[in-house]
Amino acid sequence: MRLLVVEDEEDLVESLRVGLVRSGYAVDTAPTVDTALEKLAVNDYDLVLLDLMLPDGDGFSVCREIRTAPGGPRILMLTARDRLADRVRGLDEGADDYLVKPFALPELLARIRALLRRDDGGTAVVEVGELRLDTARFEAFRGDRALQLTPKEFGVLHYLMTRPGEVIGAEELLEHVWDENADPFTNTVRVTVGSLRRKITGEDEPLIETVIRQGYRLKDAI
Amino acid sequence: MRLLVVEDEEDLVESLRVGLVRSGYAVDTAPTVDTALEKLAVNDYDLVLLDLMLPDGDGFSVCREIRTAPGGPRILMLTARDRLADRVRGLDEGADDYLVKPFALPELLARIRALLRRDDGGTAVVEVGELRLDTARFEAFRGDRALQLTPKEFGVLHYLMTRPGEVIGAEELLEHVWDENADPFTNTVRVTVGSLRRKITGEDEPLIETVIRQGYRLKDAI
DNA sequence: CAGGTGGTGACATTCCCTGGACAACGTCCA
DNA sequence: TGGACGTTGTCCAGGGAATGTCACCACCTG
Repeated sequence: MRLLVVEDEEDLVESLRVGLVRSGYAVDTAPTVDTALEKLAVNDYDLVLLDLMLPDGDGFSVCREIRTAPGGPRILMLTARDRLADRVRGLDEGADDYLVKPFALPELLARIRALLRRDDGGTAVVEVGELRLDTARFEAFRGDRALQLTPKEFGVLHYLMTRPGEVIGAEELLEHVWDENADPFTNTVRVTVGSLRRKITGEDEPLIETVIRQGYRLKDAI
Repeated sequence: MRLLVVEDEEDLVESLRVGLVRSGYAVDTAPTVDTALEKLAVNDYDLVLLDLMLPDGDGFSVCREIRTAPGGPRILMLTARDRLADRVRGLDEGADDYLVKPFALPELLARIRALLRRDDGGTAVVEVGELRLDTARFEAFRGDRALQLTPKEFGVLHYLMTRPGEVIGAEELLEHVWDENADPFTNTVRVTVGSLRRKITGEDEPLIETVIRQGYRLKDAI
C-alpha cells in the first residue's frame, strides 16, 4: 500500500514516516499543495494523509482534485482541534475520515487500516500470485509454504507486492523501506533482496527477477 | 483493557480506580470535559466511564466527540437518578449503556465486562485454543491447568486474546494494559510478558512467541 | 512483619543489519 | 573475440539494537 503524506511540519512528517514504514506502508511525502498535486498526478496512491493547513493554501483543493476522478485514493484529513467547521467542510469535500491533532500513532494506524480495508474487503492480507502476506500477523506464504522473513525482507516484499509486475529500482526500495539514515551507496538492498529472493524461491522457480540497470520486478503470476 | 474515568467527585474517582485496577484494568482519570477530550485525543481507550454532570459542561459533547470517529471506545454513562431525560438523550448521543448513581461496584464491573465483551463476541469467558479466561472470576486456564496470574499478567493475556494470532507491539501493550503514568521507555512489558509466557508454557510448548522488532503473537490453535 | 506485586537497572543473549571484499555476470568497444 | 568496466550477487564478520533474565527495591496489604 502506498501513502502520500501531505504535511509541512518536518518533525511530524518524520515520525509519521517512520511509524508508517514500520507498519509496512510505502510512504511519499509532500510539504505543499503544489508538490502534492504533482505527485498525485504521477503516482497511484492508496491513501492520502492530508493536513488542511499548508504554506501555499489549504487542503480542500487537494481534496477536490482527488475527487474529480473516480477510484482515486482514500483521504484521511488531519485537522487542528478547534476547527470544527473545517472538519464538517472536509467531509463535505470528500474526505473519508478525519483525525484531530494531536493524535496517537496507534489510532492513526487503526484508521488507516479501516480505510484501506474498504478496498481489500476485510483483511490485512495482500495477495499476488502464489504469494500471500498477512500484515497484521506478520506472516508470509508462498502457496502453503510459510516464509520466515526478517522485518526488512518483509518490508521489501510488501513494497514489491504493492506494485506487482512493475520494475522498481534499488533507489526506490531504499527510499521506501529504509529510513532516512540509509547510506545512498549501501549495498544492503542487494543483500536483502538476495536473501529474500532465496527464501521465496526455495525449490520452486524464482519470482523476483532483476532487470539490469533498472531494478527488480515481482512476477505477478496469473 | 484501558479505561478513562470522566468524573469530578474525587472520592468516587478514587474508589472507582481501586476497584477497576483490582479487576485488571488500566485506569486513567479526567475531572473535566477539557481534560477528557485531551486524553481521548492522545490515548487509545477501550471504554469510557462518563459522568454527565461536569464542572465545565456536560458529558454529551464528549459523547459526540467520541462518536465522530468509527471504532472508538465504548461509552458507559453515569447519571443521577432523577434524570430520565438525560439517559434517553445519552443513548441517542451514542452511549452504549448507562448506570444510575449511586451504584454498586459489582454491577458496574458486570456492565463493563458486558460492554468490552462485544469486541470478543459473547460470554464472560474468552477462549483461544487451549487457553481459557474467565474475566468475571479472574481465572485463567491452559487446558485443565489453572494459571496463577497477577493482575498485570492477566491484563496482558486478556488483551492478547482479543486479537489472537496478530502481532501486537510492546508499545500497544503499554498503551492498553498500563495507564498514563507508565514510562514509555520501561522494560516492564518485557518482564511481564516473560513471566506470563513462563506460566503459560509450563511443561508444554510455548504459546506466546516473539516476532522480533514487531511484537508478540499469541498462537491461535488450529 | 511477611508475602505478593510490579517497576528498575544491569547484564547476557540472540539476532539482524550493514559495509567490505570479491566473484559472477553483462555490456561495450577496440 | 577478448578485455575493460560497470553492475549485480554472495559471503562474512563486527557492531549494535532488541529481547530475555535476574537481583533488588518500593509499595501495599493483611
